[in-house]
Amino acid sequence: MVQAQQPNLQRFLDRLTSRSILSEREQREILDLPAHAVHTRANEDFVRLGEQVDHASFVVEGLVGRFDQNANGGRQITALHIAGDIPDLFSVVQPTATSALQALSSATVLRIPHEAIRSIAARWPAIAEALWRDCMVDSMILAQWVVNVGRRDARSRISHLLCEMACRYKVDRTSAPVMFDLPMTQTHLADATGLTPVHVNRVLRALREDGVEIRHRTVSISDWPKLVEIGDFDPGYLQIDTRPERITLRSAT
Amino acid sequence: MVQAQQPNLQRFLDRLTSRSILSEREQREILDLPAHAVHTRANEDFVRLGEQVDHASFVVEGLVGRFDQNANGGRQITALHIAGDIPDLFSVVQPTATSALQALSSATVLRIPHEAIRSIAARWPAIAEALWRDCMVDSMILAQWVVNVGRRDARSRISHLLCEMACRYKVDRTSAPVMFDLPMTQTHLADATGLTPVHVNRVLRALREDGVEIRHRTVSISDWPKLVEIGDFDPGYLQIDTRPERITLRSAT
DNA sequence: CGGGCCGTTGACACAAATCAATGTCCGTGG
DNA sequence: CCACGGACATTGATTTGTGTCAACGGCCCG
Repeated sequence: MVQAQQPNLQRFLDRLTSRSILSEREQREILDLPAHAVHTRANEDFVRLGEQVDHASFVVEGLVGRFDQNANGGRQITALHIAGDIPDLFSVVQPTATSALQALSSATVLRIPHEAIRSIAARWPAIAEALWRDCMVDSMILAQWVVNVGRRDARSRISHLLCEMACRYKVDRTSAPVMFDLPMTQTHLADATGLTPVHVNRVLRALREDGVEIRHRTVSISDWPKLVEIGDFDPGYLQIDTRPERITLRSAT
Repeated sequence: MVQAQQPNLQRFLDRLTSRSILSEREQREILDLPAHAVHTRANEDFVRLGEQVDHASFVVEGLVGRFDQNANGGRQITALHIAGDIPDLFSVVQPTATSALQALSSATVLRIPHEAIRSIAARWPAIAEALWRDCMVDSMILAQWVVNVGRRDARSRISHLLCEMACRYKVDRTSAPVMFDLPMTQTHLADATGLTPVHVNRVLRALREDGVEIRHRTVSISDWPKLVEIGDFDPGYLQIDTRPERITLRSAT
């Protein structure tokens, strides 16, 4: 009966229900959220550092990065968000942006007012729980990035990142070659791994020996287990094959 | 009238109210949480990797680290938690531990059953909000750690860490020298910054020229602004001087 | 007294940064 | 239609920051 005002909110709901259990009624509340789509070009902040934000952004399409800088202007991407992710969901509870958000390729983003999210989160504990949980998964990825940048050499770092993205894109990894689009330049890869673009280039050259090709923003991996090995990759932290959970017992339907 | 069953839960409440606004009634719910204190020795996991946890840990005293590893056994500390922190609050919503928790020095930890936390979080939206917010502050720190490890050299990394800890300990920074206890070995510092213990040692030697001394687990900084400069430190992300917030309008007292 | 843990130091190796130039592709405007 | 500029990729030569290996010293505690 009640339909999504925006066709895309279904994907927002899908994201939440992939890890959390929501009742019909709760699902409808999500689908009824107001939202409006925004297009954003590559390399243009759509959330600026220090800004006070009043809406959360849901990535409908494209790749979004969370950008930080050091004093010398060295850029560091602290998170990548693919279609289906909610890069700044945390802003619902912590509205001052401490990082900028920027699309790496052109992207479409759905803006959902904090007001509306807060309102249903307050009324439906299970929704609050689902949102909180979603934030925590991003946080676990963040922790693994610290490990990646802190304790792996360039080859492993890049491999690890490629593995992570393949998994997050839910690419089929049973048949070779594993292929997927990754709209990142070598400079982006450098910003994400804490390396120099030049060095990324050299590492990618070396990785070709191991059956990893990146051409025209398409990654192709001929030997997945090998890359997993090189990247020291264990997908557990992504919480992808985890059964959805619900903690809030008092479900209201 | 209602008193805390454990004297220490007051500090747990203080932590939450430092960033969130809770009504009297909500505060009482927090103070009434069941909890029991646990002592933990240094270098001994009190939460193990992969473990299914059924309680959250609140640090009453001591320094706790969140430890991760790469395949070669290289250790990386992905978070440090001081007295007043809740290292694995996220486990309420995501109970499988993806990192180990370990005290760096001996520590006292309060264990609070998930059950109890979930129950009040479901009944009091503002409590859920406060818990969620607390998690997000940790997450912002994590993001800055990625920047630290990814885009700063050894000298800056260590300086940045020292600045961060000074702020989190709320050490007085108006008078020189800035001094505080930091129960970390040089190996711990290395694990936190993605460096080698040997190199940490050299950097610390060099930092002495800049008026930074660490002796007997006590840090002494004779020129705070200088260290801030070296460490490229901007405390904004710590959300320390932020006014407490409440989003949930429907306060029930 | 002896054994660990921790800090310290030196010589050397090596991964990655830096500097600089060239190549390729592609869209745009003359 | 071609010339040009810009973004991105590629490569080589060289430097530099950090890791590695190894040894030694201080200190505490059993």
